[in-house]
Order: sequence, then C-alpha cells, then structure tokens
Amino acid sequence: MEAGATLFAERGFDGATTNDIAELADVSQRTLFRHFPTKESLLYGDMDELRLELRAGLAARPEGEPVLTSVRAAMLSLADNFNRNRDRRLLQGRLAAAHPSVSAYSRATVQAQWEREIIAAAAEQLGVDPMVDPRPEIIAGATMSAIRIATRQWTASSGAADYLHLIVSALDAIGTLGDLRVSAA
Amino acid sequence: MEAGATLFAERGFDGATTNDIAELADVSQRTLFRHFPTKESLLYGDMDELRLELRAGLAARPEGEPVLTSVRAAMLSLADNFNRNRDRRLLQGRLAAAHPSVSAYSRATVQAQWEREIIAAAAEQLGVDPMVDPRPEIIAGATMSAIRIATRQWTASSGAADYLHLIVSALDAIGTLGDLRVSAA
DNA sequence: CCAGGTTATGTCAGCGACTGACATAAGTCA
DNA sequence: TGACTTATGTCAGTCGCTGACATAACCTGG
Repeated sequence: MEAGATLFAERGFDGATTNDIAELADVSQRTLFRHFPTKESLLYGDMDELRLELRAGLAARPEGEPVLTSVRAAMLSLADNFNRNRDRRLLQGRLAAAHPSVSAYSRATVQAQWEREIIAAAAEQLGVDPMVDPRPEIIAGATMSAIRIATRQWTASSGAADYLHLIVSALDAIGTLGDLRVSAA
Repeated sequence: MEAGATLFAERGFDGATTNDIAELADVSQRTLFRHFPTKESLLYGDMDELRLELRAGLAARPEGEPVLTSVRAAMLSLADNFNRNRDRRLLQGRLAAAHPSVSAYSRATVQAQWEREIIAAAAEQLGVDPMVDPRPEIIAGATMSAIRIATRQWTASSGAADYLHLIVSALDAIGTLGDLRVSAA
C-alpha cells in the first residue's frame, strides 16, 4: 500500500505499473496480487477499518431516534477519519477525480459497503425489510450523495476546507427534500 | 452490439471473449474497439437515446412545479423504455447482478449520466449552483437509488413485475424522508 | 529435535482487454 | 480522374491478472 501510494503520487495512476509497485515493495508481482485483488485496491486497502468505525457509530445510536439523526451522527466519524488521514484521503480523492476506473472502484466497493451499512441500520431502526421497503436504500443513497459532495468539495480545496462542516450542511439538506419548490433557496 | 448480446446471453460475460464477438460480427477485434471503448460498453451501447429521452422529459416539465414532481414524471419514461426493450434490459440487469465489473460500468457511465441530467434540471428549477448547493445532487442521488431498487426488483422478477408501479412507489418514498422515525411504517 | 503439514513467496507461462503504428481499401469531392 | 478523407485489417506489444508448480519459512505434535 505504501509503495502504491508513493508511485501513484509520483507518476499518476496509469504511470505506475503493478510491476513497479511490487518491485518497490520488494515482493514479486504475484505476491502483490495475492494480497490485493486489483490495482485499485492498493489505494483503498485501509478502508475496512473506516467501515467498522461507521458500523460502530450506527450501532451506538439510541433506539427511538429519528433515522436521519442517527445516520447524520454516525457519518461524523468520517470527518474525524479524514482529518486523521489527510494525505491518503486527498490522494484517493485526486486520483478518483482524474481516473474513472478509480472512482468506479471506490463507488463499487468502498462506498457500496458504507451504503450497505446504512441500509442495514436504517432498516433495523424502521423495523422493515430493506428488500421490500425502499426507504432504507433511499436514505442510504441520499446520504452517500451528501458524502460525495462534501468529499469532492474537500478534495477540491486540497483539504483546507472544514470537512465536518461540509458534511453537516450536505446531510442537513436531506430532510428538506419534501418541500422543495422553485426558488425555495 | 447484437453479437455481444448474443454471446453474453449464451456464455455469460466472461465466457464471451472480445475476439469471439468481433468474429461473430464479422469485423476484426481492432475495429470493434474503435467503436466501443470497453467490453462492457457493448452491453450498454444503446443507452444514449434513453439519456436523451430523460433529458427531454425533464425539459418538458412546467416552470413552477415542485422539483420532486418533475423528476418523478420524467422518470416514468424509463418504464416505457424498459417495456419496449425488455430483453436487452433484462440481460443488462442479469449481467450487472452477476458481474461487479458490469455493474460498476453501468453506475460509472450510464447511471452517472442520468444523475447529471437530474442534477442539472433540479439546479435550474431551484435556481441554484449545483457545485455549491447540495440539494440538486442529493435529489439525484435519492432518485437514482429509487431507480436501482425498482430495476433490481424488476430484474429479479424476470420482467414480470410492473416496472411503472415499482418506480412510482420507490420515488414516492423520497418526499417522506424528513419524517421518518422508528416504526413509522 | 525432528518429521509432516501448513502457509507465504517466487518463477514462469499464459490469457485477455486494450492500444499504437502502419498498410490498404472504400468512399468523396474538386 | 486524382487527391483526400475515412473505415478497416494486421501485427506486435503493454499491462492487469491468474493457474501451476516449486521452494522456503513456519508451526506442531511426538
């Protein structure tokens, strides 16, 4: 992962070959692919702990709380993590913005995992089956959109913006969707 | 595209090689890749017209209408299209459900395009800049989640379910998000 | 301490998606 | 008709990724 981050930062995603990365990490290419299923996964290898943080945050919410409040509170742990791992998260954001294959990977694996966590938590709080009732998944979809907006803005500011604030204001917009009319700014 | 659909249906996505497809279509592999940037794009080559249908539907809504109503009305053209192209849409749904690379492609290109159309339309109706105000993108994210749910259910039913009905009920859940509490079933 | 099994790694050869370079055929238009 | 553009084929190559097999490192029970 370290070798990957180094070379990706140096030469861009396409400029760094999996052979180069393996060599820099002092392993064979075969060994590299035994630990990471794809080249993209080298960039997101540390996201499992974030997923577990998220799950813990969701599980810690009180029983009777409104669903959006729970989700919102749990999402704030993301801000904390992003501040603790600035460089890596910025690299991920930059590469995802520049390379469709990277952003596709991020969405299909990392973000999809978060989404599933939110769906499961929302479904449980609402006491419904997420395969039948569409609301848990819609909540998760809206939430992930908010996360993406905040992250994009944060990445665009090179990490200078207040990620916590960006996330909060994006998430707060979700609850207002029912009332939106023209010029309801 | 036709050769691709045939072989994908016969042997699955991985079982059909781009060489096979080119041969069946009576062109060289090189020519195939001049018309389709990736193997996955063979499966989604006809989605541009759907995007334009969607855009037209969004543009046709009256000025003062609530945003969710506009989006909802425009999305109904999807149901029409899915009913007109049952076989192809079912094949796409089945392959996307089975192959992560296919579903990643669909999300990163097809669905991302739809999302951008929705964002643009919502931003215009609200009179805001979508790079600053998060609401257009959140509306789009929630809407696309609803579409995915409906499509997944429709695919799972092998096209037997009423897609129009599935879409309508999923979309109707969006407006209710502000009020969700435990057991608010 | 050692024999037998498990696990991590390396090597090699190969598949398949995709691309650049170059040649050729087909259509287009002055 | 001849120059010019455009679609196609061929060929060789890169790169992500995988299966097969061998070897070395590491247990673990006797």
